[in-house]
Amino acid sequence: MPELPDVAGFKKYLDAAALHQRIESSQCFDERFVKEVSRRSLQRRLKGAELMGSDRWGKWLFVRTDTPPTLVLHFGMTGLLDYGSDDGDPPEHTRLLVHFDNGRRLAIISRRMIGMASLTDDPRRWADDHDLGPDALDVGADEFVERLSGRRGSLKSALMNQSILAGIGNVYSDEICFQARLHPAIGVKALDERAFANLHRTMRRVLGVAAKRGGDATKAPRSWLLGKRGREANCPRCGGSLEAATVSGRTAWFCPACQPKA
DNA sequence: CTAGATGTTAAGGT
DNA sequence: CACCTTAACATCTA
Repeated sequence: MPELPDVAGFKKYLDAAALHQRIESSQCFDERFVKEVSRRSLQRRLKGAELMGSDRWGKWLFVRTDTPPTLVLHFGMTGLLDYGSDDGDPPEHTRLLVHFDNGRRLAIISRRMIGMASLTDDPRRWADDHDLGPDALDVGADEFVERLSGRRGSLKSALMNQSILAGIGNVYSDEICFQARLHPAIGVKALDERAFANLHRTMRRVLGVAAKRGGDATKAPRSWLLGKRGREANCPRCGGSLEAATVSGRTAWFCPACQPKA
């Protein structure tokens, strides 16, 4: 479930752990995981490169090197990073293993095969080619309204649309709707200027707070919906029962009392 | 054993 | 054409 806040956590982890390490070699254990370039060319082009830092864009992580290809990572639904001593077997479901010249290694792990690694010389162009909208934590109020208004679909599906805004998935779209007190299935058309302003403010706050915690749901404030999705839980605001609805093919959790449809 | 979960994308629909 | 929705993908858990 890595969404923007989780990937922010991966960035922090990677920058703290592996910055300025030089790549001795890399191994790809599953050819399906590397996209757009061959495994061999990925390995060849990473060899000898030094990690110069990383940039997050939506749910994507761009790992810059000095040589200069940038490693592009997506964590799908089950991806994570593990940096550690390079002895013994890598963690289970490691798809890409990067060996550094200091005796440590970075494992890019993904249980299910949704997620990928790629290479680019131009991250900005890469994002453009892949139709990525502006990062949801970066986007200003005016651009936010500009990109959302006129859409025909539901609020939740617009928030999750990566070409409108990059970074929001199922869980955080529910959280943003909950805290903005908007029903996830209302049409974007129904929102007026005030509703957009409130929504933008709420989105920035939710993602900002969550990103600071690196997406750790166990550390989310108790007033949040996060982690309460499911049968047993009640609304943290009014105590009423939560409801689930299918909105554009995903399960939305919400409080029918706090998030009226009209 | 089957259903459901997650994010992206291709395919189908308006 | 622009936009929206659905189904498929892989694989593990309930």
